[in-house]
Amino acid sequence: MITPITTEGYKLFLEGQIALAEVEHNGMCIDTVYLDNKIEETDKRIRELSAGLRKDKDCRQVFKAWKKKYGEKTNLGSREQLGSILFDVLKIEGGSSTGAAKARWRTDKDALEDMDLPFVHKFLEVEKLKKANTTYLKGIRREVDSKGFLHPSFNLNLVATFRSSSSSPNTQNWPIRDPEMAAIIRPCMKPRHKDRQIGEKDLSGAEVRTAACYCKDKALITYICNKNTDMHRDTAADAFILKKKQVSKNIRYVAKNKCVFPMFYGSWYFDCAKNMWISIDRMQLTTEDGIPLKKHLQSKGITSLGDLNPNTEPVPGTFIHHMKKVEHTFWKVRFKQYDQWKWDIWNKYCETGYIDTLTGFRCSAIMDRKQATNYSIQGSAFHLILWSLIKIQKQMKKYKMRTKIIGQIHDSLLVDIGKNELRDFHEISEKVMTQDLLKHWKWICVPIEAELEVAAAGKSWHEKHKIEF
DNA sequence: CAACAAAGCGCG
DNA sequence: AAAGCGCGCTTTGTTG
Repeated sequence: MITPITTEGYKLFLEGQIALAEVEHNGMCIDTVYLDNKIEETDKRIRELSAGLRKDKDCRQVFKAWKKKYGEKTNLGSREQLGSILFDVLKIEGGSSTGAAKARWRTDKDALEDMDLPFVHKFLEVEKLKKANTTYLKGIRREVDSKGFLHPSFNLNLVATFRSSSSSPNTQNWPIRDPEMAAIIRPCMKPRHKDRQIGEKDLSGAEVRTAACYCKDKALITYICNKNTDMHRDTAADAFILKKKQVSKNIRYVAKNKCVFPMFYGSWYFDCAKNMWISIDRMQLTTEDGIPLKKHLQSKGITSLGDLNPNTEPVPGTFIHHMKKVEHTFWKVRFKQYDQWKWDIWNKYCETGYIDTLTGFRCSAIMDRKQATNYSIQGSAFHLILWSLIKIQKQMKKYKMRTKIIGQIHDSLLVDIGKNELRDFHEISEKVMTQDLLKHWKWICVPIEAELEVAAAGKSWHEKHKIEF
């Protein structure tokens, strides 16, 4: 149960609800011709690739085994069947089981993609296209109204942390990380006129900055304020025993996404170590001076990942053992105030049974430790963008602008920018997000920065790129 | 047949 | 002692 406890909280959600209703009403313009063509094209590709699973030379052996076991019931879309074929019939090593009561083999992408079996890679490609086709292309097409517009619901009073969500369709999870997927889906969203532009304005590092406002950790604040510092680079240097200069772009990326953020959200050295170790091979990481990362680690005495049983004590010379020390440095030395804040808020929750947010809400649900330390940060970070949305929308109305806010994605706003209004939108949104926000909420103790991406006039969301003024 | 759980995958 | 937070949507497989 989460509810506003201050006038400010009530007001934010009252006005937010009205502002989002207008966003829904504005709607997103969809290129249905593109969509229909792409659906047909993707249907065809899926048919061809699926046929390949049955007929290609390098797939025959697996398909034969499948047919033998399941006969008429053969379904190449069934992951339960796939798991049984791979790990029961073909006896491939390294399978792991799901945790449910009725356990089966894990067959997610992570468990499959390192396997040296053409069938598996083609299977994953088919599944990816199916996802693109059913959830996105067809799912979006189904919701387009008679005028070619999408009006997703932006739900405010639904999410446990008082974030928003989007449904019918969900427009907050359109593919972007995988370039192939992004190129299939995102071109369908266009501005509503050839002279207008799609834009996306986002708050940089919204959750990390919000976390800093809660815990007031000196090191974290310095990392945010001082452009010469970089916590992902420094953590990468610790984790892989490198000099800062040796941290390459990809090594930093792995430290950020497999170590720093997971640890902030409550992960631990064991899982971080495993995921980082996998990434070294998958991304073929090399140091900035060109040494393969595994080789570098060997020269520092780390020769293997270590025992995969989390209950055994890590052995010196393993990466897991090393990461245990890195985790200790991370929480007890580098971010010790953040760590202390996590314990403080958890203890307070245990005493009182609730968590209050800086934005005026109280959460009195049953939470575990990770939830208690994450909810207020996630919710408040969203409230930064919600407050900005309300203000920007009001100002654009005041100036009788034709730019419309058409969507909202946790820390960003999606806009359909009117002809010759790009600069005005930039100036209004920039002032609201980086100045007015700080005047409204005195607890914001770090600078807030925002970024604008736009596509050229008439071009789709897929064409967006960063723009500076 | 509908309703449900589990697994999986997309995003911040 | 526990072991990454929050969502929505789709399919498969089970249950009654």
